[in-house]
Amino acid sequence: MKNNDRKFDILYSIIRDYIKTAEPVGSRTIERKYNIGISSATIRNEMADLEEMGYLVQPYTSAGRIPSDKAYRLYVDRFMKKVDVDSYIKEDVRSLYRHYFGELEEVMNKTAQILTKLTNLTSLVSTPNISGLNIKDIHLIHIEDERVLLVVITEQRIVKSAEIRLTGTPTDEMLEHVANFLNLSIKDMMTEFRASDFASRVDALTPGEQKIVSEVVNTIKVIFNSEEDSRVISNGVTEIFRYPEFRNDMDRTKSFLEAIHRQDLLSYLFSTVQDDSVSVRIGEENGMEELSNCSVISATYKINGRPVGTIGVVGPTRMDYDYCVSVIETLTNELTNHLDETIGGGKESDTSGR
Amino acid sequence: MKNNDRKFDILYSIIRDYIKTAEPVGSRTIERKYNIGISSATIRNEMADLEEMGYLVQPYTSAGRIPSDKAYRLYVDRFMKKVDVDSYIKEDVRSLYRHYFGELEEVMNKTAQILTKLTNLTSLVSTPNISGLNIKDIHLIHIEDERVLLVVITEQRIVKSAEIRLTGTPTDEMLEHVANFLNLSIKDMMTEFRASDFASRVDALTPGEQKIVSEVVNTIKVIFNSEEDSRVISNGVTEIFRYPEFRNDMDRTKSFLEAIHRQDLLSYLFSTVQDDSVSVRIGEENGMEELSNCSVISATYKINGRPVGTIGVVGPTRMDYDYCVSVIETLTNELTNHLDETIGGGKESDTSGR
DNA sequence: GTTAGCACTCACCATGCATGAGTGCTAACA
DNA sequence: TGTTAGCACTCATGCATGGTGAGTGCTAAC
Repeated sequence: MKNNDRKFDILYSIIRDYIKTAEPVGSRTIERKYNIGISSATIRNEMADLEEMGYLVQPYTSAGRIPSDKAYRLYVDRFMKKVDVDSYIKEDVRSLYRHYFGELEEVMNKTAQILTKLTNLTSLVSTPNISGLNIKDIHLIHIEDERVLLVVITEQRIVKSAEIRLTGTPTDEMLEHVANFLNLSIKDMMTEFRASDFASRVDALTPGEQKIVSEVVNTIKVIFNSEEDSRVISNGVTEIFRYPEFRNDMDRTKSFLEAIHRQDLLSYLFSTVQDDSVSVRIGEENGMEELSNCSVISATYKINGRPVGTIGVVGPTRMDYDYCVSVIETLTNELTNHLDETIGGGKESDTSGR
Repeated sequence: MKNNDRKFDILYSIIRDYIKTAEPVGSRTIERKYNIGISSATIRNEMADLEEMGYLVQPYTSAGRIPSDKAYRLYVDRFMKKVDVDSYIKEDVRSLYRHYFGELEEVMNKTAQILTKLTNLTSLVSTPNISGLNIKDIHLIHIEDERVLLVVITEQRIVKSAEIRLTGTPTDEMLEHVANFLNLSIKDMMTEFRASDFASRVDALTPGEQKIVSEVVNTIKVIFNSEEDSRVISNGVTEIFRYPEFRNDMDRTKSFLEAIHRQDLLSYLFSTVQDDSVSVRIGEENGMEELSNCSVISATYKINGRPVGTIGVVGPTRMDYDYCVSVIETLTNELTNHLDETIGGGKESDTSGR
């Protein structure tokens, strides 16, 4: 019915205005700034309705209205428009990426920086999670005495290294044997090692070598199973000072900053994303009391079509959803493409993205 | 003269009190809490003198006094006492370190965490700077196509790896040749490569291999010369909210946090340490406008007697210098010892520390 | 259903005032 | 000459007060 359309037109205007100004929006403001063609009195009536429906909140009796989380939800679900961000991004991003191939850490850092620069929000980027990936190659490098560097290359051509401390000093020959054995045994095998698969072939090795095998396998298990492996990098945490609702509220700022500096919370935040494409979680939807004033927009990036990590932004619920969603979407694609071009190349599945 | 002693007794009491309470200290407070045996009126006279001498500051006419940076300087130089922190630290730290050998990143993270936990201040830890170290070993691992992983082990047994992108796909044989050549040429040679040294021996290689050599050498140069290599890890940045002088001053908090999140500033901060042992820089002494409200206590840690990095804490100028200096001193020694035990072992120089 | 008008609410701001911590100065004392 | 008591003075802080203005809800008229 026509009536409801108008209600939501007004709601839309209020949300847009509040996103821009961070000030409670009054009926006269709507009448003046957005020509809906009805008087402020009528708008007032509609606003009263919208408040009763749970879309608006009045901070105090005679103030204007503020959109509720429910309003933002509606906005995101029904009113959000795609913004063409390519023009902003293409040049900048691609030329930036061009200089950072291979070094994943660096690529992720740059991505976070770009995200912050584009959105003026705190950005979060999780490093690729390699748990569950297949191993392609294993190398063992003797550092000195009982110290050995383990280098693992996955099917996706992600390189991981870790130091192993053996109980005794191995000879180069032993290490070579062990590496050869592992490469033969592990090829095309899931990182879920099962003892039985080894037992049949491990006999060919000396007891000392077998011991090394088990230490290496243990380390690989740790690397490939630990959640801890996938760190979340943050950037632009002080962007929060841009926003008056934080700048004028030390407590809020404090709890935001405390949350954003805790790896465990950030990991949790990203682990609870369900959406396959871009996820928007508004206020309490993100499931973290510490960030109940904030919205989180995130999406997963892929390597060879396999989701391996997440990028996102965190900011006040009053954020420009249209723009931010588009930025995240575009940047996720750019990142996925970049990774496929530089480290991808396995034939595991076809490349998604543009 | 006796007169001056009393003055500085009073100054000492004021500093101790202000460090503890963060409130301007009045003459009556001194009279009551610290029994110097003179009346508040006399103390007032002395305080007026101390103010004229530049040791005290009055925030407004009828308030108590606050120590100036000059006062803290005097305090650190003349009154500071060593605190026995071993009892706090020994068990905790050593058992913590015991689980993190080899993985330098991890060790540095833990160190920062311990520092924050012990001092309730923001801690900074720079990762070991390897520029200028000697190379012991070079390994090349073929990842795929034109991607090669370079692993460099220094005399100090620090392991660094970086990915190299060649212009064509090398054979395993080529990589082996190149690695052998480099290991022979580089052994015991400073990381300052000189073209002439190569020229004589490089002829034995094929043109393709020579190309790889130059790409590897370039990468090594980058690794070993870039300042960027030595990152500064921070921990406990939100500890700053503990301190009322920041908690009640958004601007101050903002600029602290903005500074502490800038790698370039942190690197600069650590690059300007001169002191060989524990360095204490009070307020503007640290040379950074952004941190002119803060003091920085830092010290360098070593591997095989060679200074390779810095650890430190940053906090309000009103900090417990006695305690913090002792913590930094002890922890630097513990870290140096730990590194010598786990990765050290080169005979370059004798081990310092306990 | 829409609008004008009006009384009402309440954050915000400026002002004024009392309070109290702390000072500087002076005069008396040892 | 150094120390102390006394006192007037200063000024941040807290609290009450009143005016202002943005904005509302309600009612009555269109």
